[in-house]
Amino acid sequence: MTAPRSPRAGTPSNEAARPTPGPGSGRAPERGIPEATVARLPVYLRALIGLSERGTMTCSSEELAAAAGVNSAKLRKDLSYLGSYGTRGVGYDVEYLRYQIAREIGVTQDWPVVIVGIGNLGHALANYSGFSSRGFRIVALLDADPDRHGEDVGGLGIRAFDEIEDLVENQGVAIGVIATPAQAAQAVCDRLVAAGVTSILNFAPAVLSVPDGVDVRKVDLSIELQILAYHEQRKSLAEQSLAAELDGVVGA
Amino acid sequence: MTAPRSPRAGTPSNEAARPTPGPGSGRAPERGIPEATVARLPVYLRALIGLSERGTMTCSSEELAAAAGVNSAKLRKDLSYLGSYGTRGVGYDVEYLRYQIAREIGVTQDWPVVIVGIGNLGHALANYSGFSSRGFRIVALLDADPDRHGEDVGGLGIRAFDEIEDLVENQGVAIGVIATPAQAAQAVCDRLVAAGVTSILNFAPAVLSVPDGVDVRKVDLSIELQILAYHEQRKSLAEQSLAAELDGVVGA
DNA sequence: CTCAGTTTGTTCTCGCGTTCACAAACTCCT
DNA sequence: AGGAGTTTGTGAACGCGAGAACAAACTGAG
Repeated sequence: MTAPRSPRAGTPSNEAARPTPGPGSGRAPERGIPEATVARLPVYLRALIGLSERGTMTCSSEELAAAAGVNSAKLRKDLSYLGSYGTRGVGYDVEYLRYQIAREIGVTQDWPVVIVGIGNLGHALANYSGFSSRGFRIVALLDADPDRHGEDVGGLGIRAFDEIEDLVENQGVAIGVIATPAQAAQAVCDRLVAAGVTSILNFAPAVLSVPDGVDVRKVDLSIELQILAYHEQRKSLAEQSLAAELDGVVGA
Repeated sequence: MTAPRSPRAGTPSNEAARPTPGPGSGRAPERGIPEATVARLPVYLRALIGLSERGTMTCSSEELAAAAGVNSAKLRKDLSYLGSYGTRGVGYDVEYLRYQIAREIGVTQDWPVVIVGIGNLGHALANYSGFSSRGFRIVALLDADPDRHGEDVGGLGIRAFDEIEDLVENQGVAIGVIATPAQAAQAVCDRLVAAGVTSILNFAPAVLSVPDGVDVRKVDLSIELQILAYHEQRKSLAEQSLAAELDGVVGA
């Protein structure tokens, strides 16, 4: 009772306004969705879009789970956080569930996005069709290098980083993508936050520190490879030690 | 009972051979490192490299934790899985710890890597310096499109996907990166696995199914954005409902 | 040598996430 | 209408990871 734990030290008195259902208002059950579930909802959404394009009208939790690559029990529990959108004995209506998940995630509306740092990766991101097709619209490409201003990348011109304040103000940009070198990342981040950006996707190999209320997600290509390398090394070590063990048995 | 579906159906009797220390051989304590820790080791490694380049000889868990963006207790616990590489009352020797972590991850040796699918993203990956500088060497760029074979990207020529078997055989490639369109991903994956690749980094927005013993890690740009969008939506909803609540109080 | 100060390594507790198992609810056939 | 067969939604158990707190061990001064 009385929730002693405070993961996000916000306004002390209003802190319960977000996570707890509130005593009086019994509106929607969509209050607190676990982070692990939130991370999987986009996967389910993509699987549903795939089923939809293939003309499937209805699917069971088993089918959808297989398409999303997860356990069916986990899928059902995840969906139960959104509400009861299935029919027992039947399954889920693909279009209906697709809409509900899209609405829950927030991709029924269009999110304007800026990309900062148009190097190799920035180029690729600017041309990536997966963004625009899923509720995100790249409204500007920004770079610190004046020589590149005006250059056309995927139909958009590269503009000066100084325009960020204007973009937040007039285009309603709330999400920024950082694809700069690591040294520049924190400065760019600070400037984005100061301009009013409250969600950041960081591709630079640097740890960003941001004030409360700003979300940062990090995508690090080399870290992913290193994790694979660890497991790969363990595989070969396991083989070796297995062989050594056999040798030992033979030799003894 | 009798396990209808097996997420990792290994050899039932030998399944304990990997995680448990083994009765006879009491060599190193480096047997089972938790996944969450493995995912953070590269972050620590990068932080240590940063400290090293800045000329720092020794650091405390507090300093290193700050540089890596984690809790110092968590850092110490993570490092304790590798062994006791610090000195109480003093801290950690930067170079020594750096080497130990690199060795544990497996990046003291060079891992040959192939990239399949040289589109926008493949281009960016081929030119990404973060790979080569951290124990990974891109040995080949493969693409299904014959028109692009021979084209130079970042010092390497694009080659036919058919060469994959040869690369695994003669160059010892064990890690593959998939940067193809989603439709092609599973077929490419199957071919990689058949050729002997046992670790895959997948950038295609598709769920890959692989046999046991093959590791897959997925990097999905649009999913990361969708997770941000969810939180962004909740922020604006929280503001709205807060405003509405205030209005209600004023109106009542 | 002893004692105060510092920092690591580890133990313990708590909460989250995953999974199992089953009741509730729906369809279809007789 | 009733019962068998399906499939969802959820309660409960379990294991993993995070964080706090503390004992062990090292340094340096007197």
